[in-house]
Amino acid sequence: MIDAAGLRVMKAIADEGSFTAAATSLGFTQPAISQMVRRLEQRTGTALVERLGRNVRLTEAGEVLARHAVTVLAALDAAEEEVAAIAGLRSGRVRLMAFPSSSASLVPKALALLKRRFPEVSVRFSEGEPPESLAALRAGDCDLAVAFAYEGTDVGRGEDLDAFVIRPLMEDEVRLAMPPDHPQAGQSVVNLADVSQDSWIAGCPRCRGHLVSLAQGAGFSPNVAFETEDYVAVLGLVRAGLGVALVPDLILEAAHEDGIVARPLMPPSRRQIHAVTTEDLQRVPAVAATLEALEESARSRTKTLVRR
Amino acid sequence: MIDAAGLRVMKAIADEGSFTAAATSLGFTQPAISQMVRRLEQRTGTALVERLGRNVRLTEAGEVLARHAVTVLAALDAAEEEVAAIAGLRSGRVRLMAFPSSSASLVPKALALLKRRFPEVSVRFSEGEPPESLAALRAGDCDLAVAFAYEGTDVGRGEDLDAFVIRPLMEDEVRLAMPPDHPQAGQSVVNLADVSQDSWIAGCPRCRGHLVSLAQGAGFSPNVAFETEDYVAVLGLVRAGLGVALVPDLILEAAHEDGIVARPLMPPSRRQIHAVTTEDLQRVPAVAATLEALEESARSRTKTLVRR
DNA sequence: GCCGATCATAACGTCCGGTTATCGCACCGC
DNA sequence: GCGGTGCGATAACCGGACGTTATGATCGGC
Repeated sequence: MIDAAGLRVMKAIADEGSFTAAATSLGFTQPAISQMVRRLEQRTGTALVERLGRNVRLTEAGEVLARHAVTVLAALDAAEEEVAAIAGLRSGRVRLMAFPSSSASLVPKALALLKRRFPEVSVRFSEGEPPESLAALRAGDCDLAVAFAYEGTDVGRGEDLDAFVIRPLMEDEVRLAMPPDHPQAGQSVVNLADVSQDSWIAGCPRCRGHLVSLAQGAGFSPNVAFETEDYVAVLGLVRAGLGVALVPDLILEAAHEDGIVARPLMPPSRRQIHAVTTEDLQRVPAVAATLEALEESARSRTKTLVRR
Repeated sequence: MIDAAGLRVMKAIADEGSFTAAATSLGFTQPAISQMVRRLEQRTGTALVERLGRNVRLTEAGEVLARHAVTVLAALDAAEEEVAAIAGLRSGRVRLMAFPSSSASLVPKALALLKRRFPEVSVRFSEGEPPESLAALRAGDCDLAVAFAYEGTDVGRGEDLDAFVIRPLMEDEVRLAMPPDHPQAGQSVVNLADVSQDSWIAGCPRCRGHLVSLAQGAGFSPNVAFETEDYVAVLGLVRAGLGVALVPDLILEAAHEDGIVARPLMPPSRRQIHAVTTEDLQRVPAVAATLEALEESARSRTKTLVRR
């Protein structure tokens, strides 16, 4: 029945003292004010202004509206400013979920970039392997996921991925990690068949799956001596000479490489790293900005890789 | 940019959990909500809802709007309720100004009526002779004036009375007041010429003007021995035998009449009592109600008069 | 695998709320 | 007094916001 525009008009009249002045102060023409007041008067059923000669003055009811206008307009402005801050990246929040090995360098670099550009945007970051992160995305508990897929597979297996927006970030080459005294340590590239008899250290379940699948391609079934989700432990075990392992470049870059030799495979194997979100969340500025920061972080890292 | 309707929609979505439910809760159809949200999203420049399968959930910005909606809508409701109370006579104020002799019975009776009907309406009452009350009305310091005019004259002399709304309330007959032992006390009506030699007690300036004018019509110039604004004093002086006076019925009714004889004049003289307000103020419910109460009070008093 | 529920979209109508143009009128200065 | 100036009211008009109905696309459950 009564709306913010009406209140704004009443307040302008109260402040300016005349319809004409109120009109110019609001950027309207005078008849607009005249009509607005008339509408308000017939809606409320009482006179709101008193025409005294050529001036107008508010009646009691008019004063009431003008008084409340301050409250309402302030609240409206506050709301508007708050969403404008979110839209303008002067505020806002993004919930990011990334798989563990990405948190070593890709994600921190991206978050540093984001923080530098938009210091007020707050990030809630948690780790999670692709299945969990996609589930969180679907459940609305997460805005943006960093996930990976080994070449030839999809990010979410079994998930209907067309509900998501998937942006490729970078490729991560998988290498064979071994102790320096390993027979293959001297080669520049390693053929998997040449290490078919070694003991293996396996990483996360999906990584183990990948290892098995690659080995199968090379005609053997790997002898997995140790299994751990923790890649620092994987490297430690390799360093201690307990076996060899397939380790993505991303991990090697972040960890100590002393006592480890890592060589590309022949044929090469890579995993694709993606940022995943939804159509809607992509339109949330903080999410878009984070996505962009991730892409930049990925690009800059690619250069580093090339330099290596 | 952002208005109450938008906030209402966001709040409904937050409360109901779906567009459809929000629509029915607001009495709209579902597409109306869809479009409203879309408009809001493109105005604010950020996603406000997240479509998850068949349900929707608010984004951070959406939550912000829904949260502020409570404040804004409450303030709007409060404003609306407050003017509705004024319009519905559950609140409000009327500033009444009446000439002194009306405050004896006409006005009190009207105010009692008003109070009985609309106990919450507050009345600010002050006394003032017509010139002042009309000036107050014009200055916006008063909403309703009770004024009088002797027959053949206007309420405001020199005032542009078409700026006002003038409603006749009642006629007030002017009588000659004299002590019981006065030679004319035995007559049922008195001819002014018969008291041309008496000493006169005059009331307010306008009343004195009326006396002079009436006497002039009867061919004499009155010998005014005393002059006072206070009609109680006038009657006292008459009672004490210091002269005769022209006294309106309204006064006689309110004062002690002991020791006084009051007789109609021949030809009769009356003053007209009016309620005066402005076009705008007439549309203020409290003013209209007071006006009506005055009219009823006047009507009931006329009956009393007739009975006398 | 179909069905029901939900949101999106298209096409459309209406009315709100602005505009321009003009009038009426109060005040003011000659 | 009498015209000019400024303000509010009114009329006519117009566009867009914001509803509607009808229909399509999808998700999720039985």
